[in-house]
Amino acid sequence: MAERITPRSEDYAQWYIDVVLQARLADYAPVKGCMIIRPNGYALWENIQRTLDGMFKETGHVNAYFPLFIPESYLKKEEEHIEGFKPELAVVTHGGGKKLEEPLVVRPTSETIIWAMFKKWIQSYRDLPLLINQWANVVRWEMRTRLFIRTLEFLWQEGHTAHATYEEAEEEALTILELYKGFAEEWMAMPVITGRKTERERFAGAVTTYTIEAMMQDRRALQAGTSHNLGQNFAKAFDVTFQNERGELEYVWATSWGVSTRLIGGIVMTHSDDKGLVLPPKLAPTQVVFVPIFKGDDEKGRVLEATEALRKDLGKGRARVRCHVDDREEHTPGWKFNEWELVGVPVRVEIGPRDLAQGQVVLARRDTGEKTTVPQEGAAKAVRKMIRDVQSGLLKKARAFQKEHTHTLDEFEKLKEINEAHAGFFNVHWCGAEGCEDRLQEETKATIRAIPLDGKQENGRCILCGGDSKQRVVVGKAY
RNA sequence: CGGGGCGUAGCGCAGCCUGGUAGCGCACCGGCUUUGGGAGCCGGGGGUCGCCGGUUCGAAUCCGGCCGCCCCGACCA
Repeated sequence: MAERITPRSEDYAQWYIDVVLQARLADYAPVKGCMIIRPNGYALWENIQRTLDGMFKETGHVNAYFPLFIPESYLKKEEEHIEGFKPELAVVTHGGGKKLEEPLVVRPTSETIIWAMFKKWIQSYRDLPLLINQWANVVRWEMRTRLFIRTLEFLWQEGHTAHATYEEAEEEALTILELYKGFAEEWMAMPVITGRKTERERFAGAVTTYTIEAMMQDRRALQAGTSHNLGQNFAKAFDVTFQNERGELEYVWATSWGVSTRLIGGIVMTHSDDKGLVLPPKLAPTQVVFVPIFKGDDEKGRVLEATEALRKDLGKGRARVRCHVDDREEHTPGWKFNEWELVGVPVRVEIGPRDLAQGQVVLARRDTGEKTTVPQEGAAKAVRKMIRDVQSGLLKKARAFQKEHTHTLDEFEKLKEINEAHAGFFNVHWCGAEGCEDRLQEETKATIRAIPLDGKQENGRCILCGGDSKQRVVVGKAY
């Protein structure tokens, strides 16, 4: 008998932990704040990785790998950068039994070591743009951690690009932001809002930080990915210049951008329910699970034969479906139903003697729980359709949820009231002053998540001070 | 760093108050019967009771100290 999953209505945070552990996505490591990503979780990460990697390559990026250790002095070259990361650095002071002459920082992000190398590689405008990505682990010594959402070590990809002009860097940062949005919505079925971060929330060392923000089921905001226009900050810190077509020396323009294993937490908190994980089919390691039902060797033979036939159909062609046949005999069908629901397989196919007698199979949708009976003949087509329906159904549901809990407001009291009652996103006017931003957080625990990119221009008054505002910003409680 | 909780079999827990040499459920192994929403019966295997010290004839239990992890808040992708 499986352990009980705490219902979401009872304790959302505990529900999340229960789902992650029981669906075997991850487990706690012996070291505080670290986790083991188990095969179920890693398979999901591999699918995320494979998809994004393809998207990066299609947009002209190439992969490389830079070292885990960075000389401490490198971090210090960009002033804002070191100030931002200092409190969360892991530092190696000893190696091979001896004290190191210079401590090594375990990378919290790789801008500094990458720009130290870019200095060697860039001389001419002909060397630009340089579009590099790396898949890596990074370490940030966080005070409080949470499986997938915030761990001391996490896996991510970090893109680092160098350009000849500000405009080109800006375009790159926005291209990636759109790429992230597309991935979140089309693959993860997780709707996001895109926007610019305020100065206070900006990445340490960036000129502009763009973000995708998603709403979780507890109506809190999850920063799911960021894309930074770094201006010439790192080029200046590392003295990276190039000669333009007119023979003049200029500093290089830069971007960096990343998404992490946090996305897995986002998937869990966007779609899953009290029975366990619900995975978007496009990323699910297993898209269809077969539960053959039989007693005795005669039935077993016939049922498995029919199962295999359908599995073969689904394995064919360009739209190959990732299938698994659970023909274990030590568990009952009922046990298997629960088990596969727990790990989030989008579609289940049941085939038993009753079905064979009637020339049919039973399909069950993970997201709605709905069961339908379809003829054996042409069942593969019905399964493929159900997979698509789950994918689109999840996005539609998540969009409706986000919309339902997004409020356009002009009164601070109203914001406070709703935010306290059940959180959400709030479209409000803000004058742009940091003082108002601070007050917002002090009084509501919510922060400005983004200044929307597609936000329409309208005159209004700051919800805090009444000062002039030309555009609404999105406010919410963040993870 | 502040607040709370927990450390006893792989997992979840009881036992501790009132000291006498460890038990329950699940999981695991074997057998028989089972299989359309977490099967039943019978038989088994498995534990330095977080660590160190003290009290005692005797400590999972009482006393002192230490360590670790989890959750909630401040910091953060």
